[in-house]
Amino acid sequence: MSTRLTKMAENREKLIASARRAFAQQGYAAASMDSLTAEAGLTRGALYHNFGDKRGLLAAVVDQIDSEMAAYAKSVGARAGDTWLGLLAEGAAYIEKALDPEVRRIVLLDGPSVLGDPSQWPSQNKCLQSTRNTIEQLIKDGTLKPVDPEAAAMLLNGAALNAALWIASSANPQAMLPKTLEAFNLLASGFLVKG
Amino acid sequence: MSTRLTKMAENREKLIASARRAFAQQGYAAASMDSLTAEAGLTRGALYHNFGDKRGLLAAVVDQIDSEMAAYAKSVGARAGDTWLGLLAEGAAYIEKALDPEVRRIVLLDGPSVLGDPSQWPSQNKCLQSTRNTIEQLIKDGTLKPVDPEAAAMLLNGAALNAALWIASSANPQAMLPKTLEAFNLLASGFLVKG
DNA sequence: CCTGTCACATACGATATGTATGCCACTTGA
DNA sequence: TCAAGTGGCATACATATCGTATGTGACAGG
Repeated sequence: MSTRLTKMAENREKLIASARRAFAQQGYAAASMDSLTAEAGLTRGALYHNFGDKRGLLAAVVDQIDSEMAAYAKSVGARAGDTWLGLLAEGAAYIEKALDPEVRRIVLLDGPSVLGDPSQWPSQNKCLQSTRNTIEQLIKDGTLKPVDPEAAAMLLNGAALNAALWIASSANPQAMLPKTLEAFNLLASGFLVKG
Repeated sequence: MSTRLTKMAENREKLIASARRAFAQQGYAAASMDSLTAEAGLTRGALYHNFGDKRGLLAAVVDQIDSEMAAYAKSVGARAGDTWLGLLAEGAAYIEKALDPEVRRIVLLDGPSVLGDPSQWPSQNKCLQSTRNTIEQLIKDGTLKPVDPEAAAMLLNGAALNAALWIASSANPQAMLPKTLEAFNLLASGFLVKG
């Protein structure tokens, strides 16, 4: 086994893990790269060599978190037999996952500011494509009205992520979650052929 | 007339205007306060005296832009005789206004990162309250299903603002706008008692 | 006319990012 | 096995920005 490459991969993982903690707790701007790397037992030299700059590091962290969210949402959606219910379940899963402070801070707040519009990220784009495919299938089924699949997927995803931000900063998140999910399902049902 | 206070107000406006340009063109993080204030014919001394810190300046800028958006949306909504159509028109107005690069960069991207969840901002809160009132009225009318008004208002606003980001970064914004508006209206109609 | 206050300017210190350079371990080829 | 070279990472430096602490000049009030 090539010791060289595996050690590099390990260091990359260490840096990403350390950055994930730091970005979540202090925010992207306030997180110091010296502290980051020191906590990982490395220096900024390793960081710049692996990720180019601070933005690159954030991109790697966002990609990791986003992939985890997408995988979870997909698994939840697949568990619901019905395709339409699966779409709703995916939305609900996204909302619940985004209630994690780490996700909110890194993916929803700092991510767009530093990396630009989320719909252009590779990870989110993958998720949007998946939702889009589901919607296209439901339109062919005759379940949904002939709406633009891309726009519909984007609206659902955007509403879900935004909802998580709102719930988390509300006075009583536990109470708001079910109400919000109900409203979200109602909203999505606007695409249905028959209410 | 008190020359003292009016001059201070003028300087505040000059700084906000200068910051608005700088934040829009370079982003919040990259915008230098020295350049900002120099362009306004002042120094950072004035800035810190008036706004406390860089965040305070951004808050003032965001509040100004947000107020302009809310006023425009409200006027558009009022012009539509029907309350329900007014709600849709307000949403459309928000989407269109958010297509302005200045709004996107400052309010949608940097704002949340620096100031936190938008639904907690005084300006956005005002807008949410307005939408919430409209929705409550429509529920009493029997036009809308008995959904939680706060959650519904938040979902509509979030979807609209997110849609603007998406449209702007799409390959052909002019073509995406009508499709998105159609999908948005369909989505909102999920709250209607009868489709 | 004199004095005090206040809005703003100036000077300073701390800290963070990005780059350029150097070093050492590991890989590679004979 | 050994020697040369590559490259991953550490170190040192230059630059720039924020926030604070202090100074100053003009306007307001008596």
